[in-house]
Amino acid sequence: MEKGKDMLPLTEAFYYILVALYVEPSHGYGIMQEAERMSGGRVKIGAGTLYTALNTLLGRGVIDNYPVPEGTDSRRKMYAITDEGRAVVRAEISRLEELLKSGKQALSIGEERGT
Amino acid sequence: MEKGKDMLPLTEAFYYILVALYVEPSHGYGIMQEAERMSGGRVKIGAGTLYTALNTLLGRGVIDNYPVPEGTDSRRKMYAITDEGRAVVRAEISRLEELLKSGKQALSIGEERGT
DNA sequence: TATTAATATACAGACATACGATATATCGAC
DNA sequence: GTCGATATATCGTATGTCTGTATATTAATA
Repeated sequence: MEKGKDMLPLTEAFYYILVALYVEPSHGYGIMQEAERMSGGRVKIGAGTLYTALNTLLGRGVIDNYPVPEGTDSRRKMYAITDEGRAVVRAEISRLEELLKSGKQALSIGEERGT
Repeated sequence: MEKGKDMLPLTEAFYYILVALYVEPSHGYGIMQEAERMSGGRVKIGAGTLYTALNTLLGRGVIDNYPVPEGTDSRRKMYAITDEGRAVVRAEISRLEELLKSGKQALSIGEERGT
């Protein structure tokens, strides 16, 4: 129980990588682009960050290598999220919701008093 | 414009400190307790983390020293959030909402396909 | 008054991530 | 057959936060 909670909070890079893979297995370059797309262009994961992060995530067992479909660009290496990885994403989403709840409440109280 | 965006994302400690001060000025120990309360006991900001963070935040101009009300425990030093700090909190909340949006969408798509 | 709890602060080391640079290599298009 | 985009990888460095530890002071209370 409570597995993987020890890697929270996730950095933005880790988060978007896992979220991208939650949808479907993909390869490094595709993850990069997907992260940028999902964030509306705000988050650009550079090559150095990405491949280092992928190795870290592999080592922690939250992602796995995934067989490359036949006829695919031979350079590609594909990755898939594991069950543990899915649990980490869900836990992180819970955490984000908690942060947001506190933050929004503070906003509304704070606005009442000062400006 | 776009002020303070360069300190995003905020760490949990920074976030809760700023959120606590968004509600009202407070002192170090009070912030500690408020963060723990807001997070339902999950986030405990240690002394080392707290005072280091307060200094960092002071240096960045997102919080300020605040006059201690008369008759208050003389040890206390109080802190208040600045306008810039408020802007940072709002920007961070927007960022969190964006993350959450991507994450939740991925969850629903991801569940449709695999388990 | 002795003791404990509350409060405040500083510092050093551990640790991790981000980033830029660099190096290869393959693919597709022209 | 050259060129630009795609694709993977590593290395070193910069940066920053967390944690633990140590130290003090004040307030409360026994």
